[in-house]
Order: sequence, then structure tokens, then C-alpha cells
Amino acid sequence: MITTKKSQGRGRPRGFDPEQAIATAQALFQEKGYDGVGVADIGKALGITPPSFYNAFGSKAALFDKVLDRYAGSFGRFVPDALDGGGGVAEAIERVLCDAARLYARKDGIAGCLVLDGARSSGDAEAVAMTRRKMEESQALIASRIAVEAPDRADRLASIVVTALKGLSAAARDGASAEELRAFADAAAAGFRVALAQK
Amino acid sequence: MITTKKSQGRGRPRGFDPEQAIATAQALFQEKGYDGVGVADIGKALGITPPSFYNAFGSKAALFDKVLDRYAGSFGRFVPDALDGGGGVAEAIERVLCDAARLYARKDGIAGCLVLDGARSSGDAEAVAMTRRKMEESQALIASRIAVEAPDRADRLASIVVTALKGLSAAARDGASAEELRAFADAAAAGFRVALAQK
DNA sequence: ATATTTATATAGCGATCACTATAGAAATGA
DNA sequence: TCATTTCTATAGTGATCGCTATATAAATAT
Repeated sequence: MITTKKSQGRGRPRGFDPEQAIATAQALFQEKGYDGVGVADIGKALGITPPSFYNAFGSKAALFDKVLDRYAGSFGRFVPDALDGGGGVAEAIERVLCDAARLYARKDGIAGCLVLDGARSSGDAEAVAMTRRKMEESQALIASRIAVEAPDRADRLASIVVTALKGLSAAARDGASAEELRAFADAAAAGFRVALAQK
Repeated sequence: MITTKKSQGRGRPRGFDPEQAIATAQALFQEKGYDGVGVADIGKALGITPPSFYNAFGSKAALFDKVLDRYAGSFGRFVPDALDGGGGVAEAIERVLCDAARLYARKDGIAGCLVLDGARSSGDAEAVAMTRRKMEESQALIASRIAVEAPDRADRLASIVVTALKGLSAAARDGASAEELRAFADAAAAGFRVALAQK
């Protein structure tokens, strides 16, 4: 039996749950962006002081990295899930776009994609590089799925899909409704079919 | 004959050209975003000190407002120009999207749209409100052009176009080439035709 | 009990933010 | 000449940034 030990070694036990702290930070980063959230904000939301924060996570950027991993493994799963859902490439891409439209819409003050917009225009080069890496991973995944039917144009077509996702995320952050986002997703899916069909 | 007097009244003359200062600030804001540019940065770029800046413009937000007006009257003219270029609605929207793809591509370190992304995720509510107003003006213009052929669905279709523009701007700021942007613009235009055609 | 280990809080580091109080420099009007 | 007006630079305001030095509290190992 494998139990995740609660790290009850020697020393004073932690006064907060790091996993829940990452979840709280995810919500803050997604709402206000990397630069818009201060370490003091996170500390206040968790009821901890700076030394506890830095002892647990090392730095703001390191916490953001863990937040991005958590995000990719939960909310962001819709991309590989939609790609693997069966049918042809056009159907798979249409699922990606329509799922994004549904998931990006504002709920509980949170809208858009953390990877696409969490560090946009940030002055922190480290945070920008982290989101860029995750972005490129998703784009590569989309390209590999497209390559099944159009291997020579996979990169170009994947770029179209990701640009559409960026539009959805930006519009969602600007307050677009789920219906508005869905209308764009439908149009983008139709446009993708045209681009996929033409040699 | 109407001459723009160089404001040579009493008192010590200005040591810099306010119009050129606005142009310089536009480049800085477009490159780094509203929050990413400090008053000190602008002062250093112009060779002036804070009191000169505040005497001439009043505040950082007031300067940004003038920059947005200048932007809308120059770079941003491509939207009304493309809408008025003749042909049907589909052709007009295709021109808007393709012109955006060409103009948003990085040139001299500047990419994307100042109105769409200049204050994105900014903590300054005033700057966000300014860009939002300009954004809504452009969206209303697009909707009024679409209304000629589809008056009952103009708002919904205009929202699709603006979301595509947001995708183009974000992708451009992320480093997409003019060719990549053009490929998305073509796909988005095709998707718009489909959305326009279906009742 | 005592030593060791770990997490905690208080307080403050230097840097940067938008902005300004004060005073001096450079023009014109009388 | 001399007062008035306007722009200028020096210097510094309080606030916030990510982060840390120091000391103490709370657990286990011996």
C-alpha cells in the first residue's frame, strides 16, 4: 500500500496545506495575471507570512511553475482529451475549440487560459518562458494529431488552432459570454475545415 | 491660412516636442504594455525629467489617452478603411482580417494591437477602461457594416470578428510571423463567410 | 531533560512605482 | 530694468515590489 506521507518528520509541522495553497494561487494568478498577484496577496489569502511562503515554495516564480503543472494536469486536460476523442482531425479540432469556449467562459471571477494569458505582457522573463513552454507543448500535441491527416501542413494548421484559442481566451477575459465564445468556436472550426481541405 | 502656433507665449519654451513624445510613448506602450512602461522610462527616452512630463501631460493615464487617440487616427485607421473598401460584407471583413494580419506582425520590436492588448491584465482600471471604450467603438463600427446584410445578427457576427482580431494580436505579440497570421486570417474569413451564410 | 530540526512571525532590506514640493532658469510684457 | 509667466532639474514623498535576517515556537530524536 502506498500512502502519501504527510511529511511528518522532525520539526514544527506546517500550518497550512501546500496543495491547497497552489490551488488558491492558481485562482489568483488566473484572475489577475502573474504580475498582478503579489506574494503579499497570496500570503493574505492563505493566512501565512512571507517566510512561510518562501520556505515552502522558494520563490514566486517557483510557485507559478507548480501552479502551471497543476493547471496542465487538470483544467488543461481538455486539449489532449478532445484530441483523443475519436473521429477525424476536423472533429477533434472542433471539440478542442468548443470545449475551450465552454471552459474559458467566466466562472467565479475566473476566465480564459492561464497558459495563454497568465503571463502575457509580464515583465518577468522567467514566468513568460514557463507559459511559453507549456504553450508550445500543447501546440506540438495539436500538430501531431493534425499530422495524421495532413503531415506536411500540420504546423501551419496547428498555429491556426492555437491562434483561435488565444482569441477565445482574450475574449473570455474581456467578458465575453459562453454563447459568444461558442459562436466564434463554431466559425473557427468551420474555417479550420476549409484550411484542412484545401491543398 | 491656418497655422498651428507653436504655443510661443510667455515663459520659458518647452525643451521637447509633445507630439513626438506621444509617438515615442506609443512605441513604448505597444512594446511593453501600459504597466510595463514607467514614467521614468518615458522620461529617459525623451531626455526629460518627471516635472516636465507631468507639466506637459498631467499623468501617465492622460498621456496613454492621447497615445490611444493618436493610434486610432493612424495605425488603427485600417479598420474603417477596410470596411469602406467596397464589395459585400464578407469581402469587407476579409480585408479587415488580412490587413490586421499584415499590420500586427512584428516590425521594429512592435507587434499586435495597442487597443486590444495595450492594457490587457493591467492593474490600472483607468487604462483598462480607455482601451475598452476604443475596443467597443471599433466593434460597433464593424457591427454597423455587417448590419447592412445581416441586421439581426450583426452584434453576434461582429463579436466573432473582434475575437479573431484578439487572436491575431495575441499571436503577433507571441512572435507569430506575418505568414502564420495571414493563414489564420484566411481561415477566420472563411469561417465568417460560413457564419454569415447560415441563417 | 536536552539537542536537533523545521516552521513560524516581526521587521526591514533595496529597488521601483507614480507623483510632487521647492527653487531656479528662460522666455515675454510693461 | 524688472515683474510675470512657464518650464526646468534636484530631490524626495509614501506605497508597493520580491525577498530575507533574526529570533522564537513547536515538533521529534536521544
